[in-house]
Amino acid sequence: MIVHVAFPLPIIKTFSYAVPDNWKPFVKRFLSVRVPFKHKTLTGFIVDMEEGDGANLKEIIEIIDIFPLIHDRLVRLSEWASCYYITPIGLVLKYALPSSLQIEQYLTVRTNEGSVAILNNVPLKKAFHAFGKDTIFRYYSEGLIEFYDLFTGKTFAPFTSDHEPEEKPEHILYVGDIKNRLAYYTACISTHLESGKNVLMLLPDYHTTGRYFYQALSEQFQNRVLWYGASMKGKARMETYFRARSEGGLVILGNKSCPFLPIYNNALIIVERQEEDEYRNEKGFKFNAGLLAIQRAEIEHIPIVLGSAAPSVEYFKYVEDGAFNLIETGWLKNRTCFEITIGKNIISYEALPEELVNTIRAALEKKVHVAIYTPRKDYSSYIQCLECKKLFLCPLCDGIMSYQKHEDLLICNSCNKGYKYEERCPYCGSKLIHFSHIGTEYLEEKLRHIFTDVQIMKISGETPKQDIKTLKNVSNSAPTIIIGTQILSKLYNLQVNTLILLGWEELRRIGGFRAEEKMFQVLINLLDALNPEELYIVMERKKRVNPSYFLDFKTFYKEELKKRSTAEFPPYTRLFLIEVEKKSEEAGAMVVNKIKDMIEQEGLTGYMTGPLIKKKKKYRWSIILKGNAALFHKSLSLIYNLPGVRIEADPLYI
DNA sequence: AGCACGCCGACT
DNA sequence: GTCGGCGTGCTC
Repeated sequence: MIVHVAFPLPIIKTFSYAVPDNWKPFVKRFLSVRVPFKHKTLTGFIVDMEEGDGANLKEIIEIIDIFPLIHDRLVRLSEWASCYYITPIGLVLKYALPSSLQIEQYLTVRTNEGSVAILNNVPLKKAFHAFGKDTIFRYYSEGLIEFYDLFTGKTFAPFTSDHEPEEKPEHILYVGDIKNRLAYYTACISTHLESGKNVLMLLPDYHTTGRYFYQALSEQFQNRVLWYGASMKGKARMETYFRARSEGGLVILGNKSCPFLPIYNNALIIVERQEEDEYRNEKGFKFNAGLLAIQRAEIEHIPIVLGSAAPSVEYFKYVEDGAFNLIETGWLKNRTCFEITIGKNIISYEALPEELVNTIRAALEKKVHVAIYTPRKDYSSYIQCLECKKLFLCPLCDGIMSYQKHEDLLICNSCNKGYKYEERCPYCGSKLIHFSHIGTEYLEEKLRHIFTDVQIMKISGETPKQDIKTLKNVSNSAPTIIIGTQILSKLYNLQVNTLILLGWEELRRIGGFRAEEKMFQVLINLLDALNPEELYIVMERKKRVNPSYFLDFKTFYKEELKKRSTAEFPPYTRLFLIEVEKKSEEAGAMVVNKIKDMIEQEGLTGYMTGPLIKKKKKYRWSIILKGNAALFHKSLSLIYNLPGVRIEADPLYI
C-alpha cells in the first residue's frame, strides 16, 4: 500500500510512502503520520492512498492518530481553504488538526473485555508504551477497548453526523452598536443553549474584546462559556477542546485559532467585528478566520451572524445579492462632528493648535474624560533631512523609519529593526532633521507640558494587559486624557465624553483601495466603543476629507460599492498579489516571464510593477492578478512552487 | 520551511 | 592554496 502524504511546508505537492504491514490495517485519510523526510523525520498527513508495494519508496515510521481528528465537514472546509488561499493542504491541516500528542495526555483506556482487562483505566500514553502503539490500535479496531477523556468522562470516538442541518440557515448581517449587538447575541445564544446545542463565537482578540464578551456572557450563562485561544496554556485549552467536542449547551469563544475547532451539535456561529485585521493569520497559512467561519457555516448548514457597527463593504453587496439578511438596530446615527481645521502641519506648532488645546480644556472643565485617537504609536513616523531633503529609510530594507522617543530609537516600519538615533542625517550629516506624521508619544509629550496637573494615559496595541485592565477604573476617576491608537476602538468598557481624532485623514494615503473603508471602520468603531457625546476631528486644511460622508453607513457603502464596481475591485473580483524576489535581475526576469506566459495561457491579465531595486542587490517584482480564482487555480499552484515567488490571496494593501 | 550543496572573496 | 559567506534548489 502506498500513501500520499502532505506536509505543513510551503510546497504544493504530496509525497508517496510505502506502508509496512503492521500499520496497513489502520491507514485512513487525514491521519497524521511520522515519516522520514530528507535527513529528518517529519509529521505529515495522509491525504490519499493507492494500491502497490512501493518497493522504491521510503516507509512511514508510524501512524500518530488512532482515528482522524477531523470530520468530513471540516475536511471540506480545509480543502476549500487550500484552494481559496492557494496554500498547500498540509499547511491548512496543521491548523485544522489538533496535536494528537496533546490529546493523548488526557485520554484513558476503558474496557469490559476480560482478555485485555489489565488495560482498564490505564492512561493511553502508558498503554502505548507498555503494549506498543500498533497493538493498541489493533485492540481498538477490534472493538476490545475504547477511550474516554478526563474532563467529560465521555467516550472519545470519531465524530459522527451529530447535527441537524437546517434547510435554509439564515446568514445575518447585524449592524448596530455594541449594546444592541450584545443583547442580540445573547438572545440568539440563549435559544440554542436551552435546546442543548452549542454556539461558536469568534472575537478579534483575547485581552480587550475577548475579555469584554467573556465577562458579559458569563454573567448570563455562567460556566457554560468557554474560551479557546492560542494564548491559552495546555490544560485549559484541552478542556475546551474536549467539552466542545462532546458536550452540549455551551458557547465557545475564541479568536482566529478556532474556526477549525470540532464542535458537537454546532448550531450557530457568531463573528464579532469581522472586519478587524486580527482575524487575518499572517504566518504560513494566510487566512481570514472570519471568512473561514462563514464558509464553515455554509458547509455545516447552520446560521451565522456577523455583527458590527462598521462591517466590511462587501457584506452590503451580499445583502443586495440576497445572501445575507440585514438587521439594523441602534446604529450610531445623528452624530454631529466638529471639525478643527489647521493651516499647517501639526508639528510646526510650538505646542499644539490653540483650538485643539481649548477643546480639551473645555472638556476637562466639565470633569469628563477625553480620548484622543492618532494612527501611530511612536513619536513621529516620517523623518526627513531639511538640507539634502532625503527621507530616513531603513538601511536593510528601505522601509520608512519611525522615531520612538522613549528608547531614542529609529524603527523600521516594515522589518521592525531598531537603530540608535544619532540626531543627524545619515546621508549628509546635517543636524536639521524634520519630524512629521506624529503619534501617541508626541501627543503625550506636548499634552503633559500643557496640562501639568491632569492625569494622562497613553495606550497602544503594545500596552501590557495589566495597564489595559486598569483603564476600566478610569471611568469613575478624575478627568483623564487617554491617548491611543486604534486599540481605543476596542475598549467597550470605557466611557468618554469627548473624542478627538488627530491624523485620521492620513489613513487615506496608506490604505490602497480599501483606504476609505478603513477610515469608515476606524471612525465608526471608535464611536461604537467609546460612545462619546462630542466628536472632534482635527485635520490639516489641504488634507481635509468630509467626515459626514462616513457618518451615514447607507450612503457610504452605496458610494463605495459603486467605486469598487467601476474600478473592478473586491467584492466584484478577487485579487492575488504575486511577488517575485531574486538576487539577480536576469534570474528574476526569467521567473517573471515564465509567470507572465502562464497567466497569458489562461487568458488572464496581470498588472505588473518592477523590477524595484532594493538594498543589497535584491530585485523585486509584483504582479497583481484579478479574476475568479477557480479559473486559474492550477497555474497559481505551479507559480506557488517556483523558488523566490510568494502569492498572497486577498492582499490588504495594493 | 530547512538544510545541504556549490561557487566566489579574505585569510593562515 | 583553503574557510566560509550566502544563493539555489530539493525534499517520496
